[in-house]
Amino acid sequence: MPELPEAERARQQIERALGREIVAVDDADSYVCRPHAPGEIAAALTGRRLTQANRRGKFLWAETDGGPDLGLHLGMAGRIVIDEEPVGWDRFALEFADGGRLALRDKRRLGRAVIEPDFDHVGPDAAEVSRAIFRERVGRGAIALKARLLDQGSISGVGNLLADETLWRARLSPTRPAGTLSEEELDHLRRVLRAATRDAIRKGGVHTGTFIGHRTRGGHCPRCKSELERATIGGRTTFWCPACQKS
DNA sequence: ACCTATGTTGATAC
DNA sequence: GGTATCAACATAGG
Repeated sequence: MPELPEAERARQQIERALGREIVAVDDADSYVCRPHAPGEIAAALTGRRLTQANRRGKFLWAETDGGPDLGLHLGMAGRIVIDEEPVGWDRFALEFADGGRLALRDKRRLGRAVIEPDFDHVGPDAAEVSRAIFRERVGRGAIALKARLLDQGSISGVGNLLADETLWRARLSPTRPAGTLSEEELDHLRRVLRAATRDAIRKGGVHTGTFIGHRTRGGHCPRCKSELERATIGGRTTFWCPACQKS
């Protein structure tokens, strides 16, 4: 269930694999490794070492010593495991000269592994973006505010749960047209988003949010006890408090 | 048993 | 161009 906080933990896992020589690559899953044909990633990475682990939003990539970057995405259910015995749903793996390995473990097969990942369409990281850039990229258009937060091309890293948690904390309705927010509201939203993201990283994931446990049919606002509203916004199930989230 | 789902991409439509 | 919807992936949980 990865959003930005889970992706950050995965990045830290990749760091444990830095500096080790890659002696074999399992890139046989042509769906997870699309558009690469089986063997392409292996040919590009065998004999190399990972030198640095990076992240923007939910997108991960590792640099190599002279070879292409390796891009990884956890999809909806993936995680990165280091030095664990293989299981049937390891969709991509690197094997190292020291006998260890790095695997993308993902039952649902929604993760990705590619070489030379392209991040042109990925916006700045939600926890790092400056106030000016945030105002400019988020506070425009007629699209619902929540749909804008979920758009990884505008800012990256916010998933469905983090979006609901952040909007509840910021007391802003997910249905609000993004372009109607004042500069003050946008600045406040950015501060709340950074705080919610930091909390989630520290506590170990987005499911630890205050609001998240109340996201259920018939659930009530933990602040004012009003019954929550439920709708599909930005293609995802959305819960919010109609009484204290300003529309 | 049936319905829903935390993510991304690409296709399609207005 | 901006916005909206859907299918695809395979499994888990209510």
